[in-house]
Amino acid sequence: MDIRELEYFVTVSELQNFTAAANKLHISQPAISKSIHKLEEELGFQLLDRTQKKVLLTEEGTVFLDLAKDILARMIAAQNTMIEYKNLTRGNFRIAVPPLLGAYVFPQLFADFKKSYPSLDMSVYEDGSSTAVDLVRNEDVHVGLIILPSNLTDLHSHLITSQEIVVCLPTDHPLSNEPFLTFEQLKDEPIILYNEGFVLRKIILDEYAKHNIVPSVALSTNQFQTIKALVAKGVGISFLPKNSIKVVNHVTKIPLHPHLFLDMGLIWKPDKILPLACKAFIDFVNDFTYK
Amino acid sequence: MDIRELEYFVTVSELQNFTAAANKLHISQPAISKSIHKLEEELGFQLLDRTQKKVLLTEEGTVFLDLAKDILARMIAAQNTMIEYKNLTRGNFRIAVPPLLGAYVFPQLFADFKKSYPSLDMSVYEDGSSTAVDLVRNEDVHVGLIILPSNLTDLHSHLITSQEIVVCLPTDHPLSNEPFLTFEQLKDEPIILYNEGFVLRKIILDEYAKHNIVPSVALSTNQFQTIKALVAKGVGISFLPKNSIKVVNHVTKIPLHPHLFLDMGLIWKPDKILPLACKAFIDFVNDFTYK
DNA sequence: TGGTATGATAACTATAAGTTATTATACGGA
DNA sequence: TCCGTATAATAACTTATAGTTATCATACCA
Repeated sequence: MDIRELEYFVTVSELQNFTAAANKLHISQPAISKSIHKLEEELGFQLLDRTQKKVLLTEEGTVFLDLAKDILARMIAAQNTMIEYKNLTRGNFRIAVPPLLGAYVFPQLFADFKKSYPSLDMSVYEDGSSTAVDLVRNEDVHVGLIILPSNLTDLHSHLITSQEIVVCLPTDHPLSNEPFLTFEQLKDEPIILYNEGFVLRKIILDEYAKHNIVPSVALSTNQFQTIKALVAKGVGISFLPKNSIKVVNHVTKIPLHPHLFLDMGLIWKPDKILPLACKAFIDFVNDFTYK
Repeated sequence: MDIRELEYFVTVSELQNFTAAANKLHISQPAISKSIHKLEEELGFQLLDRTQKKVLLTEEGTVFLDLAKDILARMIAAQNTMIEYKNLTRGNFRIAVPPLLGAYVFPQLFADFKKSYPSLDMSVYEDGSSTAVDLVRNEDVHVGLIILPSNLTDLHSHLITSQEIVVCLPTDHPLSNEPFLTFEQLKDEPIILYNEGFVLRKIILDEYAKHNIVPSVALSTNQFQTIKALVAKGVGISFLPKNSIKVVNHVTKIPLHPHLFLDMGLIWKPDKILPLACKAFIDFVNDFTYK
C-alpha cells in the first residue's frame, strides 16, 4: 500500500473515470487500472464498481476513500512544513548571549535579523551560570555570542564587531576634558565593575595588572544600567564599550591610551549539523556590520 | 516521498543506527543509506547527523520524524480498518423489511445473524411508502425481505421460508371446529385486512376474486396486533401466516382448502457490488432455516 | 444496431529499489 | 598513540515493478 496508489485511487474516485484520472495524473490508463487492481488485490475486495458507465465507489471503497484522503492530506502537509524549513519561513535555533552583549550588541543584531527572517525564532540563553562557550560545547545552544578571542581551537568563530573600550567618568570629573587617559592617570580612581565571571571585568583587571596597579573596586554589579547610573552619580569611574553608551547625562567617555578593544563574535561547533535557521543566522552575521 | 522511505527513516531514527535498522527491516544496509539520501535530497537538507558514532536527528529531522510517525500510524490504522471489513468484524448494509415480515420473520433472522456476526450492522428500512422491491431497484437498500414471487426478472432472489396462510377465527365461531375451510364457506364472513399496499391483502383479495366472491371488508389496518385483537373480539375473520401467531387467546387457526402458502425471500440487484457484510448476510440466509 | 467511450489485458520497456563487494572513517581498548 | 572493529558511503550490478503501447471486450447512446 503505497502513497502513489492512494493518490491514483482518490483521483479515480473523484473523477469517476479511469481515463480522465490517467490524463490528470499524466500517466497512461492501463497504469491506473493496474494500480487500482493491485490495491484491491491487497485489500481483498473491490473498491470501485466498474459495471456501470460511471465508476462508482463500493461501500468499502467509500470508507477507504476517506482514510486515503486523510493520509494524502497529511503527507502534503508534512511536505509543506519541510518546504517551509527549507525556505527559511519556519525554523528556530538556540543562541547563548552573555549579559553584556545582550545589552547592546544583540538587540541590534536580533532586530536586523528578524527584519530579514521574520518567521525564524531564536531561543536566547542569557543565564550567567554557564559561559556561552560551555553551552556551545555541550550543544545546549547552537551558537554563542562572545567576547573574542578565547582559546577556541575546537570551535568555529566569526568576528562581528571590534568595539573600543572607553573610560566613563562623571562629566564634572577633573579628568573629563582630557583627549585620552592612561591607566597611570586612573590608578587612584575608585572603579565600578561587572561582577565576577563577566569577561569585561577580567579584561579591565588584566589591564590594571599589566601596569602593576591594584585598583580600588568601589562596587560590582551585573546590571549595565546600574554601572552607568553610579558613574553619573560620581561613585566611581568605569570601562565600557564605546557604542554601548550613546549619550548619558553627566557621563563623559574618553578613550584609553593605548587604545583598548573588545572583539565580539559568534562561535559554533564545527562538524555539528546546525538547523537551517541557525545557518541563516551565521550567514546573516557574516554580512552584518554593527552600526 | 514514499511510505517506505518514511518507514526506513523512522526505524533508523529510533535505532540510531543504519545497520541495525537494515537488519530489522530485512534489507541490506546500502538500501537504507540510499533511501535516506533520497529523502534528504528531495527535502533539500539533512535529517540525520552521521558525524558522531550514533546517528542523531538534526533539528529538521526531529520535526520530520513526528510527521512521518503520524503518517505511518494513520497508514497502519487505515489498513487495519480495511482488514476488519475483510474479516467481517466491521461493516454495515441496508435492508428493506416490510411491516408484515418485520413482525415475525425478520426478528429471528436478525437475532441469529447477529449471533454469528456481532460486529456487523444493518440499517432496516421498514417504511411503507416504497415497496421493498423499489428500494432494492433504486439501490436505496442492498437487499430486501419480501413475499415471493413477484415478477422479478431483473433481481436475484432467494427463498427463506414458505409459510401457510391460515384462517383466524374467534374461538367461539361456528366454523372454529372445522379441520379446514374453503372460501365458499367464508363468503359471508366480514374480514379484517392489512391496508392497501400490503402484499398479504392483495393475495387474499386475489383468492376471493378467483372464487368470484366479493368479501365484506370490516376494517383495514397496518397493525398486526390490531388484526389479532379484532379477530379475538369477534369483529371479523382474518388470514395470517401460520407461524406469525403462536397462541392467542380466543383465536383459532384453521388451514384453507386448498392450502395457501406465502413464500418469503431475500432479493438483491444482480451485478451490483454489495458490501461484504451484505454478502455475508445473503450467504447466511442461504443456510438459514426458519423455525 | 452500430459507433463511441471506457476499462481490462498482454507484451514490452524503463525506472528505481535492492544486492554484493568494497572503501573510508570514527571510536574504543590495549 | 595505534590498531581493530563497527558503521556508513559508494560503485557496479541485478531484480522488481511501475509505466508504456497496442489491442480487445463491453456498456451505453444515438
